[in-house]
Amino acid sequence: MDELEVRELRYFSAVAEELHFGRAAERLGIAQPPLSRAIRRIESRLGVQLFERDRRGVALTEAGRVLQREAGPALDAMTAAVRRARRAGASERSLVLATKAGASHQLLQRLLEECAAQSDLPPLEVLLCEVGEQAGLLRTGAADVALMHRPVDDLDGFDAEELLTENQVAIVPAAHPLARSVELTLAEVTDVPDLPMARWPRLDGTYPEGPGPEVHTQTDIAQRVALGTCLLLIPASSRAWQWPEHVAVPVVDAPPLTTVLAWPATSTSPQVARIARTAARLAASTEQGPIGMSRETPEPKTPGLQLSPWTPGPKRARS
Amino acid sequence: MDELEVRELRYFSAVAEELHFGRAAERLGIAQPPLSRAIRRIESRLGVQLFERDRRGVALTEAGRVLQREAGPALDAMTAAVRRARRAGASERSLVLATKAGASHQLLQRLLEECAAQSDLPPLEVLLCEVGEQAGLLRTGAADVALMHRPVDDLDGFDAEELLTENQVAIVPAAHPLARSVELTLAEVTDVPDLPMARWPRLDGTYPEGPGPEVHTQTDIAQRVALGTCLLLIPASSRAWQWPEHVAVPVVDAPPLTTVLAWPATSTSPQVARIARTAARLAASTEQGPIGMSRETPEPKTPGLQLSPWTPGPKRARS
DNA sequence: TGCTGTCGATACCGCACAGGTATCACAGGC
DNA sequence: GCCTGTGATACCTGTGCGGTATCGACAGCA
Repeated sequence: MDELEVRELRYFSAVAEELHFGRAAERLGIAQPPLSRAIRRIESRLGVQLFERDRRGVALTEAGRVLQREAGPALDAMTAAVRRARRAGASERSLVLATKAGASHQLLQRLLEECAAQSDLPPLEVLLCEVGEQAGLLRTGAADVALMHRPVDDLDGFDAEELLTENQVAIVPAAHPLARSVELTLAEVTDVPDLPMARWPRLDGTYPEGPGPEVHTQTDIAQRVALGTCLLLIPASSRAWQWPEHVAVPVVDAPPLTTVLAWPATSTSPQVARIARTAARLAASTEQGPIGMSRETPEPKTPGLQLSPWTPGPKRARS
Repeated sequence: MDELEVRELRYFSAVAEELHFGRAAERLGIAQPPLSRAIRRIESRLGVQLFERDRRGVALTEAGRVLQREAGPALDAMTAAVRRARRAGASERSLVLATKAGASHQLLQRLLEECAAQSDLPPLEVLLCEVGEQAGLLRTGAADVALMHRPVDDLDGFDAEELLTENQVAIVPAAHPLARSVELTLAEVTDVPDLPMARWPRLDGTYPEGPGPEVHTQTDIAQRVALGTCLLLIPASSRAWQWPEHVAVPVVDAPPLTTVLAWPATSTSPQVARIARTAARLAASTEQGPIGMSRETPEPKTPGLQLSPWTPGPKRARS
């Protein structure tokens, strides 16, 4: 009389996002009539109206908005439960680590080597993902631990071990005048009229206001920088932006970023605890070691490498 | 191919707790055969063994233990989603406050009066519960806010506003020699041979070791103290233990307890925020006002009220 | 060793409900 | 007016849930 099944909540969630029964049904892989019926049944079972079906479209009611907000975490928890149980039952007891492709390359490599070498550490599977995806992967149980960055990443509900702190560099098109600088300040890289900063989606999927292009994949932004349409700030150790058309210039006063190893606060796995300790140890030794992270900062390419004078690229290169 | 429905997870959870298909089925209100089938179907769908059906009983596998640990939060999130959506759709937009019966009586009363008086505050529904139940009520959406106590209550995943800090009193049988003291120390109330401290269930439902009786309701413990079988420590403002057979004695060096108003960290309701501000304001004014919480501390009843000399009660008065 | 009780698995049946197709009802636009 | 787009309704079919009856395996016991 009063419970919602996972399937039903998924249906609701799809309609709430699309605000269109036909498209939602298509996304769900079912026909539209069963979806309409399902939603009506949900509404009658809960005893509340979830959607306002006006002739000119579908809108969420207040109750619908509340349910939409609650649906995400609830569905995440359900999928996480089965994913984790599955993985616990698998014979191979490896640990899945999610990380932004290209980030913290050196540390990741040492961590992988360490896990392969030490028999008491679980084998590590690396799940490379795009910016901001780690949190969702942890929440749905697709990953056990993740390399994330304070303060930019969403660390809500996670425990984290701080690994290392590093400064940021600006990645600018090699042909742009800014690329000639040995170092830059924040003031110098913001509000450059012909080189706006790229805008990443926020945690809720919306984009901040600004002149720069909306991007959500790393190759996307790398391409744009190479085309000369924008610049961006990244941690110095990141390896994703090393195209010949890119130049990395330290930004001396940009807020430093701390790389952390994060895991769900509910996790009780000793494996996770062991990896966290190991990662912290490696980070500490790496930082002062001969191949220190600080030395990994890409040297700004010499201005002499520039092949052609700066010309602004197309304002918008959307596919 | 790979999702679990809420009903199925409930079935699993019941079997995991009972470790007995027959009893679990009874608890679920279904017959045993469908339950057996459901569990087998779950196992085959997930591709993992969840239970070890030995001839001498049912045991959880490693995967089963993981799923059991994940099941609680996931199911809580699902029920919370529908509860909150339902309440959001109800015409009467009241707020449900959960609190231990008897605790923070004065503050609660002023909060209720304030909500009734101020038209911009929502009407407050009070949900009285037993010790440690508030967290579950918040997690499943049965309550919007709760009065809880730092550091004894489980505040994990909640945001909280500190309201007031108070000292603890020992509630002892009026006939016991300890009742004659004007004040006591922790050392004096622990390890009293004939008056062990009552043991409350921990967050996971198990009981700490010790000589005292296991209790989980307030009337339970009140009765035991009146019978002279144990004592306990409570915050001074609590009103649940005022029987004629009880004497409250301040324990000068017991760690002070802070009453907080807690709510799910995910809550975005402006109502909740408003209540939190109001409660904090009331608590601050009450603390220094004429009817201050500090003055609410029950005066220790005078030793002269004792009617009969101390005789130890029965060691264990279990029903 | 056979009897019995316990407990989970299996067999079989009826019904509820999910999902599909076809169609309707209604608003807007040309 | 007709056409298009959108959600609701009608009707059909198959899956699968839950129920009863029964089996099979093992423990305890005389």
